[in-house]
Amino acid sequence: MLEKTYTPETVEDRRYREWEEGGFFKCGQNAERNSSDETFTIVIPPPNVTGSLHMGHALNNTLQDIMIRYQRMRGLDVLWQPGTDHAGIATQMVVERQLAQNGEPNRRDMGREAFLERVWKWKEESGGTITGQLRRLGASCDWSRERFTMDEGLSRAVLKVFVQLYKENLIYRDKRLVNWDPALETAISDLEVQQQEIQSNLWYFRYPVEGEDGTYLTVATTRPETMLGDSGVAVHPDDERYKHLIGKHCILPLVGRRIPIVADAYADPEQGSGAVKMTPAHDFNDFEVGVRHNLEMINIFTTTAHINENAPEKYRGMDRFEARKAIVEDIEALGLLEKIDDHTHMVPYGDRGGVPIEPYLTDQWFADAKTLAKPAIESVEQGRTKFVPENWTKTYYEWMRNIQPWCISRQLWWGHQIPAWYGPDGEVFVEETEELAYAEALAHYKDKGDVQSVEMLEEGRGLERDPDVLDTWFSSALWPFSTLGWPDETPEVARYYPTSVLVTGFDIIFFWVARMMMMGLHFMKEEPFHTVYVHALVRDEKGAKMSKSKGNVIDPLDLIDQYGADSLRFTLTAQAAQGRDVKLATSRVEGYRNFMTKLWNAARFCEMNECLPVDGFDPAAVGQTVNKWIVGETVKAERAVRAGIESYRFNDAASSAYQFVWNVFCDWYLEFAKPLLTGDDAAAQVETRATAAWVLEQILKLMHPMTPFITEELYDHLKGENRSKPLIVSDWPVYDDGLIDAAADADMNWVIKLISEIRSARSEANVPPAAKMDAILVEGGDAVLSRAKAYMDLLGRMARIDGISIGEAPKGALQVVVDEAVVALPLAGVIDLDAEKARLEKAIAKADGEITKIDKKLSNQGFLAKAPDEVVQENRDRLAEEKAARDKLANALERISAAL
RNA sequence: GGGCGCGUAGCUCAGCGGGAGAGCACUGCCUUCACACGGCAGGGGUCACUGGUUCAAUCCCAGUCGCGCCCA
Repeated sequence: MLEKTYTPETVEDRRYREWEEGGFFKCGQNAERNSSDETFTIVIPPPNVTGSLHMGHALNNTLQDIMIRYQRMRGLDVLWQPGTDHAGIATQMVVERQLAQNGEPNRRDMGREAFLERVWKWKEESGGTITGQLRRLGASCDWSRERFTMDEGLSRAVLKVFVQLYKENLIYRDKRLVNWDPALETAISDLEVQQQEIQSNLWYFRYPVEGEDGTYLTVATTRPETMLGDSGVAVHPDDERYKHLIGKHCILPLVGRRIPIVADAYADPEQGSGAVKMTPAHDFNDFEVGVRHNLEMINIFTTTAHINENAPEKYRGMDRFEARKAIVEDIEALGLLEKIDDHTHMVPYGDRGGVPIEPYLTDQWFADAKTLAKPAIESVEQGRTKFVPENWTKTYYEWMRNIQPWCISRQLWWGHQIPAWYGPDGEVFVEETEELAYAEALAHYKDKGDVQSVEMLEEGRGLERDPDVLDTWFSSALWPFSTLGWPDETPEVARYYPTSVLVTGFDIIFFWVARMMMMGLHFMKEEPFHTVYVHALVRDEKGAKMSKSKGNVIDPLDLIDQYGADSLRFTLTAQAAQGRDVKLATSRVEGYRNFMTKLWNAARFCEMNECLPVDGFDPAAVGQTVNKWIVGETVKAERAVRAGIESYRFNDAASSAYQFVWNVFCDWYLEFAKPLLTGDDAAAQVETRATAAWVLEQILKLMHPMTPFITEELYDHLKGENRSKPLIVSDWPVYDDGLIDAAADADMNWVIKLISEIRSARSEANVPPAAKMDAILVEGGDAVLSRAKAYMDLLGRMARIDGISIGEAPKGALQVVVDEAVVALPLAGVIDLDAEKARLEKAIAKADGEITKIDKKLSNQGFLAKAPDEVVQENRDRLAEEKAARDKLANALERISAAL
């Protein structure tokens, strides 16, 4: 016997273990059921190995799991490929912090090799907590295939890709400005840079013009310290104020350098003074101007953003903010500070290091993203990969068409070390192994006749590997095929690539989608996925982004503890409407927890009434109208849920299931079934038990992808001893359209309407709920009478009437109108006549309103001429109905008034 | 500045050319033999505003106002 409420904590771990240990998550296990040899594959967007489950993951993985479970039940060979990425910066930071806390030697003191050992140790002990958390969510990933971007196989894929792209000239080394994080001392991606609005100042400095005593050019800057690296001043070519100075020079104060005044449209006459100091080595825009005008690139910072030896001695060693202060003071002392304005502007911050990033001129490795992006753009243009919702294609195009060279090197230790070796003269050799690089180098220097280098190499010296590692996203870009075993020609690559759909939040379209598209197309010659489903962000209930600093983070694991994984999953699913963010309120989760309890109790009711599945039960063969009706409703519900899942309208799937379970099955069918289940008609009882069990079983199937735990638990109870296989691998139902019986529908809808009307009238007229009476059919005649008599059990139980016969409405009776029928309930003395009169008047007013509206429509010639026939007919029918109802209500009102 | 999106019941949101919906909250009644995490009934909306297209607009188009987010 089921308990009164569902307790997720006693079910979830146990069920999950059964699934996983039973091998039901494994790809290929479904193959014998699968006649069409169709596969369905999703690669998980690999979470960060240092990460833990947040709401975004919960939504993302719930939706993936719904598709995976649905397709698995449909009998497809399903692969949900899980794993994590090595998160270069984040992981290195975690371990460094740990070392500091333990008072152990820092990274540099312990050396690269020892440090990497520590990182691996950390990974084995504490990495990947998120995979355990995904299990708690119910994610049915094939854990036997779990991968990590630093795995041997995936690392091999990285090496191969790097070397091949290098040899195809799609990877190259270059000295360019990159986003430099001075806290972490590494280049970072422009996607890892967050712009923050900062209230600061605009400083106006006067730069003396060479050879013209007393003439100054005023420049405005937000970063005074960079003036130490100035190598020019730009003015707009059409700016009348400065035209005469173009071609002349300024003498850079404090430094004494002679710097040219150049004309460039980049200088905006409206901004600041209209003249802009140029620091090409420390600003992206200045860099461009510098290239155009051949300005010197003077790097004034160390890797930690302290002033270096390229600046006057006084400032060397100062940190950038100290230097700013000193320079402003010194400029002022020279009388060259014109003014300081308040100024709010955007300052780039590194999202990991948390300090402002520096545009910094260094040697880095770059991928030719522009070339790689071309086919990736075409794939979407030509519809081979499509975005859902479709409008994300715009974002994708926007970014891909303006893509910049991708800086792929990082000055870190944790990651895939770049397979490039430098010879004694700095010549670079890129190969998958040191041996190959060595051979290549030897051949090169022999060929060149460089005896000294050949000698060094032969002694095992002179070849040094590039110390840098690759951007984590370089390896994640290969994820859809590297996880399947590529570069080996594995059966998995052949079978599961390309994957079916990628599920992701829009915030990582650039990180994920774009890069996987580029790499997938280049190396596999085929898109990595046909569909990209972009879901929303999860926000707090007020719509603010969840963040630790705001303190509005809701931990999905807390919600799972409190309400169960299914409640959380269903909440997220029900709110996953396309194109709108999910605003999560716990009251919502609580509401869906109540829904889980409702389902539980429906099953409990079935259990108590011995509703057990009957082998060979044929839903087409039921005889009772209520059973015919619920079978048809089940078919409709399956259609709605299926359509929702298949069209990525998960909220529709959830609400269809919700409505069917609660508002159809529980509210009506189970109530209708009660007299049959407890009555003396043995045949009807047997049929109803079987039907109820069948419908419940269908419900468990339809809901399983969304709420796997409770459905599996109930399925187990329902099946009892005869259970052959668990719900997770049961067959998704396929129904015959013929199961929808129009006559049964019409009858049951009429019964529902009549019961609702009677209940409503009784309630509004303050009839005591317990009062029962005979009903009198005032209008409607024999046809209605026999229909009502056929369902007397239901009417009796749910509308509380004893019987029905044709007659006159007694004085002061309650009267309800349903279609052609007027039913009177003789309750003189019990009912509140004024309330009843008011009720009828209200109903008449409502009908009048409708009649006026429809009348207006039907008297419009344009409508009659141009609207589709069925719409016109529908309105005519409705008008007739409303008029008939209005007349009946008016009669009823007259009778009540007479009784007053 | 460019792009995307949103303004529908007190709150959170579906619906998106032909009868205004859900959940929560609220009110009244009901401890009825599945469920009070429940049942029954009910109140509550010029679908932001202004124009346009259409026989018909919450829905399509344009503009206005307000609010988000992304990119510069």
